[in-house]
Amino acid sequence: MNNREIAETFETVADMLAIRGDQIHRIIAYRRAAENIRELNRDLNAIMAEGNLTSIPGIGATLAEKIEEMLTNNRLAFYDRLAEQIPPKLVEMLKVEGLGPKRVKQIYDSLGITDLDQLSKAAQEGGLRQLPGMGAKSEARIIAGVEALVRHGDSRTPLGVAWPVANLIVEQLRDLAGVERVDVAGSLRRMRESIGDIDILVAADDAEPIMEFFCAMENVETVLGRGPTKSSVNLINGLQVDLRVLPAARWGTSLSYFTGSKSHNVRLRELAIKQGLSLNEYSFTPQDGQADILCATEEAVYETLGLPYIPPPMREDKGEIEAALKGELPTLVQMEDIRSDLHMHSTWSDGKMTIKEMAEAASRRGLSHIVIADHSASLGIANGLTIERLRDQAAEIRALDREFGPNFRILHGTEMEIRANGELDFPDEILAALDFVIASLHVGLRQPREQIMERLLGAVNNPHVDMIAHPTGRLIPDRPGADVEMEVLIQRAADTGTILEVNANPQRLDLQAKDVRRAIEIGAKLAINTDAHHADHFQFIHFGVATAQRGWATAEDVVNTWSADKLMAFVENKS
DNA sequence: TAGTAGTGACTAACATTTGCCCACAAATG
Repeated sequence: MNNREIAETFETVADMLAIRGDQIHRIIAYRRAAENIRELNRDLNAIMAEGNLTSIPGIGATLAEKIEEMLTNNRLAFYDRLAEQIPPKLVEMLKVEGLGPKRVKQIYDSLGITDLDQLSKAAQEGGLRQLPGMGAKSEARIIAGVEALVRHGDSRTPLGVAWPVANLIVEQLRDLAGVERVDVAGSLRRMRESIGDIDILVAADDAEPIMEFFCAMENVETVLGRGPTKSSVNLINGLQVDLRVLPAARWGTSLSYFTGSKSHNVRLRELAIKQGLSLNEYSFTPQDGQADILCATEEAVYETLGLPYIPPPMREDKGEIEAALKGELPTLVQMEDIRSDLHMHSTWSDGKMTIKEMAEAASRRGLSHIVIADHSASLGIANGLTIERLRDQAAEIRALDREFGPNFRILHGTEMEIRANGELDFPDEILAALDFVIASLHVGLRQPREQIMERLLGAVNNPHVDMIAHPTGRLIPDRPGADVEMEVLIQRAADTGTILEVNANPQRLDLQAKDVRRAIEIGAKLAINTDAHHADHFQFIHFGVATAQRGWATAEDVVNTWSADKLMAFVENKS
């Protein structure tokens, strides 16, 4: 079994334990283990070989033994035993909106129902209302819940899809009378690569008309709930949107609460308790009966806890609280720090605009230099450049560069194919003439790990290759990406001075945040690029910056914050 | 179950809203 399968097994075990009614801490332990394994940059086999499994956070002797069992036997006896009591299919039922572990257990124990089909049928026949606490309305909810699950699945929505939907709603709410502030919260504000639902927070004294408008928006399919401060709806496209309305004087505590993450919130509330305060979305409440402390800003919330402000992309309880307590929070790279885009295409290959049009658009956005990096010959589908066309392109770029003057530089690069057999598309003497050489994988992504790594490391080890673009080649949510041994790639990139890209296209976000963080720890340099095929794509940059921020990147870590001269000096140094 | 303290025992995840049935489960971050 691989890392992903082992994490999934632990996750299922946690769900099964929850249905069985086990102690909450045991369940949490399995969930934590699953999450930490998902975040791992290394293969569990390698860690086991070093005898270091318990060095993974949340893995103690017991779980280490279970991981070892799965790695060697491809199965887990504990899981099999548990499955005799709690059929693993029951876990599917937890995904039905309105069903939790207690109800699932009750339905299984009393009716013997083990899957969604039986559940839906029993609900339709009125067989669930005999259970205590269940009635006709619960049955209807369950029928709708199963239907929604079958129709839309339980998949999360890519950031790039949710972002415009959320902003459209925000714009509409902003125009309503009595609305003082509107903001996106939740995982969307933290800029996770995929989101479960859209959370929107409104500051207003009178919530009622806002709820009224929200639940009646034209793209609302069903209203899941509507109360005085909180409403939830499902949109026609299957996305769930939650709205909370609170007074502006409580904006800081409510935005902090609604932004999360859940585990970050729990940590904040624990810190509050240690200081004799109870923290909720409305205020801090001193336990000794003194007056509530209201926070109009998030800064005030963190200040009350004795912490510096923690930016939303970091709020995942991945060490940011500890760093804040020690005063060691990094200063994250910001949009304003970005001076260049080192990966874009033109009509020379599969881009939709000419080099000049791309350059003009980039210049208008305030960039100081760009790299034109069209595809190379073997990517025929993208009209990749032969050596001859590359030379012709060089002439055009040099002329345009002169035309734009000293304040905006157009550098000549390539996005060179790393072929399936590991060969590079251009020989060294051609690469030597280019300003910036990008190498990337587009074909043979399903090769075994050894082959993928041989190809990637071959490129990294070439002294002319300056950057690896979208290192895994994943596409969210369709394609998982190549089986890259990230630890090895990052280490070699750091050793050779090869830049790793954080591709800002929301379908890619590759490197992903956890790999960004590891790259920074190891000391590899990063570039945030849009991979634009049209000037409209330049706006993707903020997704890339957010991903870098989620990986704790500072301006120092990101070469796009450098001048063209500093960048050129850096790549010339590679050997 | 992990982590810690210390070799067997203890502690550890907060605080709320809503729906639906009549006290609680589920869902939200």
